[in-house]
This record gives sequence, C-alpha cells and structure tokens, in this order.
Amino acid sequence: MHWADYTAQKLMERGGKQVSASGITPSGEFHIGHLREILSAEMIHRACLDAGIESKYIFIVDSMDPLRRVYDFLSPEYERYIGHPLAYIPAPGSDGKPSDGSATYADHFLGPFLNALEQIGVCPEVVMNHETYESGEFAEYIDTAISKKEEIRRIIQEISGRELADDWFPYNPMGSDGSLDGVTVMGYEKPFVHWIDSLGVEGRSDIRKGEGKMPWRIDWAARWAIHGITCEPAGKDHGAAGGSYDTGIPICKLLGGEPPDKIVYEWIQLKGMGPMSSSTGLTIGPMEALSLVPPEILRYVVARSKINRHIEFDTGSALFQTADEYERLVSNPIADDGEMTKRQLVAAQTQSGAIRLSQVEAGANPSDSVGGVSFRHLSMLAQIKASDADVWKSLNRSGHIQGAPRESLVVRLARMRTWIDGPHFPEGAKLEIRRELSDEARGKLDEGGMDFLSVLSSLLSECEWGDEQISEAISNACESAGIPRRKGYASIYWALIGRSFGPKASSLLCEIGRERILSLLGGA
RNA sequence: GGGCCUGUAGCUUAGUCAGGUAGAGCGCCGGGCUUUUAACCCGGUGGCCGGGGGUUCGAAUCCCCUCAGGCCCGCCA
Repeated sequence: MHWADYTAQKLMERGGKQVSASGITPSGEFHIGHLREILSAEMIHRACLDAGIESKYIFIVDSMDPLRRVYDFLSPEYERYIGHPLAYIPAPGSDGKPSDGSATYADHFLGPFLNALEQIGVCPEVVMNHETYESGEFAEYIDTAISKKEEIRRIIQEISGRELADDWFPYNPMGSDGSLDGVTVMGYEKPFVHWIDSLGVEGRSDIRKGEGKMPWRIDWAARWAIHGITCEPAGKDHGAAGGSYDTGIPICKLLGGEPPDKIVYEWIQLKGMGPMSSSTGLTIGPMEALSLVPPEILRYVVARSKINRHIEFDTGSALFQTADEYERLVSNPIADDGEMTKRQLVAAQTQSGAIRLSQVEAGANPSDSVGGVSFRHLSMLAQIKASDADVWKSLNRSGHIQGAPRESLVVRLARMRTWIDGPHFPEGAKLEIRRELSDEARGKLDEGGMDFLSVLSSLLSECEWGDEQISEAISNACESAGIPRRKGYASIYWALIGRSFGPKASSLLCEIGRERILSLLGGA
C-alpha cells in the first residue's frame, strides 16, 4: 500500500474530519525540498479524499517568523530588519536592497511558489500565520501558555534537554522598533504583556493582535489546536528525538488540543551535493524544476519514494529513467492475474497508488498525462526539429496525435526545449549529427556494415525523399548487403550519431536532408 | 556526547511493522520483429540480503554487537 493511503487509513481510525497541513518559513527563495513538505501532506490529503474521508489541506506560511540574519542575496541594509517578522518588512529588489514596501518580504517569496504549486495541482488553503495572530485566534492559547508557563518550561527542558533561561517567557512581544529580539517581559495582565526593549523603551503588547508571537515550539503546538490539524508531516529536523515534534505533542495537549501523530519525512538532496538550504544558495527552485520537468513527473519523484527515504533529485539522465518508469506504469499497469504472491500484490498496489497520486488533477486518467507522446520521443523531436510546427507535423505523420496538439503537449515541448538548451540536459541524450564518417564509426563497422552504407547511399541518392521511401531503402540495402536489419540500423546510428542505437532512423534521415546524408555516407 | 535513517543483482529498489523457497525495473547478453517511438516480444546473465553472534523447525525480517554512508540535536523542509 502506498504510504499516503496507509496514513489515510490510520487517520480514518482516528476518525472525524481530517486537516492536513504544511508550514514553511518564507525566508528566501523556495526550493525543490519545500515541494516534499507540501506534497507529503497534500498526497495524504488526497488519499483521505480517495478513501471517502472528509479532508482539507492548509498551507501555513510562517510570516510571523523574524528575519534571522542578512542572507547572501540581501543587501547590508537588511541589518536593521533582523528580528522583525517577515510579514512586516519590505521585499528585496533585484539588487537585494529593500524595495518601496509595496510588497512584503513574505509575499515576495511566496507568490512564485504558490504559482508553481498551482502548476503541480496543489491548491492549498493558504494561512498567513501573522494574520492568525492579528485576528486574535492565538490569544486564548497565549493566555493558557502564560498561565501554564512552568509546565511548558518543564516539557521543553525534559524532552529537548535544553536549558531555558530564567527570564524565559512563552510569548515574545514586539519592541518599539518592531523587532522581536531583545525584548524583556516585565509582566502580564491579560490581555497585555508588558515589556522593555533593547532601546530601554517600555510598552505593552496586546496578545489579541499581531504585537508579538510565541516561540516556535509553542506556536506550532497552538496552531495544531487552532486549525484542528490532524496530520502534518515534518522534516526530519523537527522529527529528531527531543525535537519540536516531540515537545509539540504534550504542549498541544496542555493547551487543550488534540495533536496529530508524528510523521517525519526525509529530505531531498541534489545529486552529489548534500542537503539544500535557502541560505547557502545551493538550490534548484520549484520554478526552475518546473521549467524542465512535466509536473506529473515531479509529483511522481515524491510519490514513488517511501516517505522516510532520501530523494536524490537529478535533472540529468535520471529524469529520462523516471519518466520512462512513469510512462511504463501508466501504459502497462501491473494487473492482478490471480497468481501474484502477496508481496507482488503489495508492490503493484503501491505503484498504482504512486501513479494515482502523481496526477496533477486528482482523479484524472493517467494516460491523459502522457498525451500519447513519450518523454524520450519528444526529446528527440525537439532536438532534430527546429520549429514547433515541424514537431506537430511529425507527430501527426507518425500517428501520435491527430490535428493540433493539446495545450499540455505544447507546454511539455516548451519545457523540453528549456531542458535541452540548459545546463542540466545529459550529454548522453544529446543528438550530435555527424558531418562525416568518424574513425570511431569505421572501427565499429565491419565489411558488411560498410557495404550496407554504400548501397544505402546509392539507393538514397535516387529515391523520393520521404519517410517511407527511406525506410524501404534501408530494408533493401540490408538485403542487398546480406546483413540482418538490426545490424543495418546499428550501422546507420554509428555513422550518424556515434552510437549503436537512436531514434527512428527513417525520420532522422528524412529530417536531416538528402544532401547532408549523402555527403556523410559518401565516405563509406 | 545524544538520537534518527539507510545498507538487498552492475544501477534504482520491493519485501522488514504481522519470520515461511529473495521479487521487480533499468542495464547487459542472445534471439525475434520485411516501418526502431532510444519502442515492442521471447529467453538468458546476475544476490553468502554490509559483517558477526543469538532466538527459532525456519531469519533480509526479531534480539544483541559491529562496520559503512547520510542526517538531526539555535533557525532551516
């Protein structure tokens, strides 16, 4: 069974309406790793719906979190905003300097990410955490947390092994300059927390407004209660023993909530580069990934892996393999012929679950996502056909599509071209049409092969220049040279692209043109 | 120091929770296919399940030890 379906089943036992959630701090560019946070929760949500369980999915943006430091992409002017909630500071411009403030820092990074999410079929209910503070929804939990301060302190100290300072307080008020840092709590008189900030200014924060926030470990536990969250997969950083998941559960109960069960997912790593981090700039953005990879394949990358396994994200040749695997499973779903062992059955169910959850539109027929054209075939066409119109013409001629291409295919081709032209496209998949017979090719061809090419050359010089005629010429040349067809094709590929195999030979030759082919084969 | 995850065929991995003859895909090799979509079909190759010990009639699976890789423990998915 797929992990999302398994989790849905567990949630069904818990009963009631399910609320899956994700939470991300918009401190910088979002990256591909954040997609796992999102998709882990969203797939469980979908699995719940598929199982007939009432469910919703919310994405909580940690917009109340303060700016921790001046990241590399920020100008030094951001120094003065350290400690300020991301929702209340201006977005950086392209030069890294604070812009005019028409967009907030949080919104600036969130916007493109939500756009990318839409493309992969994720439409969450977005909750800006600072608005939850502003609306007063946190107030009663803040009040409870303050009155149970010592119990919470004990939970955090015992479970995390961390020593909390004597003046620790479960609410960080915002000082006179708008910073959450360096503000000392002087007292509490519901609904006001009295404080003195680092400038020596005294003031008070109304817990019913966005005038401060709870520390992360309590904030998280409180929001579980506020939103009725029943499921929130968390990154392994939160999942470590004594981490915020472990303290969140008892704190949530203390605040009167019913916490979700602990679910931890592993991180996505870039092939050979270790974990990603927004702050080191070692990232592939979801937008960048989506400019290359079809969205259902991106979903499949997450869906096919068990939740507790690393994912090595590779935009090179592994992408072909993943796409192949996806397409194979879509076109040849493993059917239960009644003779499967229990294990094979489990594997088949898991795979079909992964395909189901990879669809951009929930419940869509997976065959539609492939659109009749394989990823590999499209990569070939995109390389040998300069114009899109020629690609569509070719696909019509080969019977892949009828008439105009559908929109999703147009987008796929555009993505394919971006990939091919970019730095991630694997060398091994590049088609380099040779101008003359290389020594390497000569080395690979024996007498029969050379004879074949020479016969082919003369046949091609006379025949009509079309796919079928070329195909026929190849057949005839094979017979004439007395070699198997397989060998004939291999000879063509050696001569043409320096490999023993390749895309359909006749259309390749047809596209390249008679003159160039004859000059290439002339040396045979 | 504390803890988590992983180690199964050349590669990616399923199977570990509920012990019962090690499965799959890719690759590779051979054959087939008188249009090769890098396709498809048939056959084949390939594993002391990281190592050692224990429990058991029986262990990839449970227990103990050990080695290796990755990661978490202020914030980070």
